[in-house]
Amino acid sequence: MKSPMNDPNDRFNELIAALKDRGYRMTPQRLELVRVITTSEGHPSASQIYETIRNQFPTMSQATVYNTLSLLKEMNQILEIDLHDDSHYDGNRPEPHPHIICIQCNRIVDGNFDLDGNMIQRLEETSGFHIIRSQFAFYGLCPNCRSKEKASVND
Amino acid sequence: MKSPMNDPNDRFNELIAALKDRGYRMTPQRLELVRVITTSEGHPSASQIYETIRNQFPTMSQATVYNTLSLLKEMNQILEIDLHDDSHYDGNRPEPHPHIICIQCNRIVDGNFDLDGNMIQRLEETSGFHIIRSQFAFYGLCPNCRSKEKASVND
DNA sequence: CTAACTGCAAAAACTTTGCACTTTT
DNA sequence: AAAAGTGCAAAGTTTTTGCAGTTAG
Repeated sequence: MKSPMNDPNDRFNELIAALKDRGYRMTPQRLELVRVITTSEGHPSASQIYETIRNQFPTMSQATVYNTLSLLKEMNQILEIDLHDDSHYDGNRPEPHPHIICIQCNRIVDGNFDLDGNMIQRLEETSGFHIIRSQFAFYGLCPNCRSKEKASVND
Repeated sequence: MKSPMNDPNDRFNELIAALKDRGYRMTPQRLELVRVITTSEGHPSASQIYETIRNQFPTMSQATVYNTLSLLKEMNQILEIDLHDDSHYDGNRPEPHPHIICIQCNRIVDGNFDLDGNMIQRLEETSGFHIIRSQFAFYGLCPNCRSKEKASVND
């Protein structure tokens, strides 16, 4: 079992290396986005990333955020968490793992998972699909919102 | 193992019963939406549902589609499949099961899954969340798009 | 009859796009 | 210097909202 929290610096360097490796340019905005997405404990959305970077780079544009995010997504270096209102991104653990999402406050936390290694292969065999990436989401109430719910018993 | 294809009529009646049970009115539009969503083999999106119903009810509005969909979603009778561009809905099997989604043509098929019954409980314990519903998505290439990809080897 | 639901259209929210300017390499 | 990337704003999509009119119970 690997250590539960990987060093953000490792992730950061990995992503930078991967980008360079593919011949992409290292612009300050890109570096900053990679930093944000590899160091944020949570799972920021595109607009959250945008707002965060604007602190350092007031001229940062949404287009650049989406551009770079698409790049990393294609490179399978970040996980996109599709939410109906806005997608969030996980840059820390590219390997499949579940996300637990609060339907009340939208908080997202990582879960742990014993993914049966044969399962994907079985799904590929029965479906004929070639599976590239997976996404596991569990929706519910976070501890915080649970206690609020309990407090007001008007359901 | 249960039969692979449940009777659409059962699903339909279940949903109608559930709606009545909660005191909701049975409008023709609602009936039709329930019919569409329980009988469609695939996993229609809100706009596909809208267009389909417009054949029978030319005055059907998007608002009604989204209204009823929200209702059923809250009642945990349909599964929402969050896609970044538009969500699709699965009205046939409210219980957790994986969806396999083609990243090329957006086709969605159901997968089968041996869900470890204890997994959710374990996730609840470690996260403190109360988990209400889950969503498993596998992204890849469907058989159709795979062969197209093979045909043109310009990658 | 009345509260709930529908339908229309406008608004809101998120994402994508085009093009001129700037910057990495 | 040249190709790649940025930034601005506009356009495109999907979803939500308000309110008057309609209808199921």
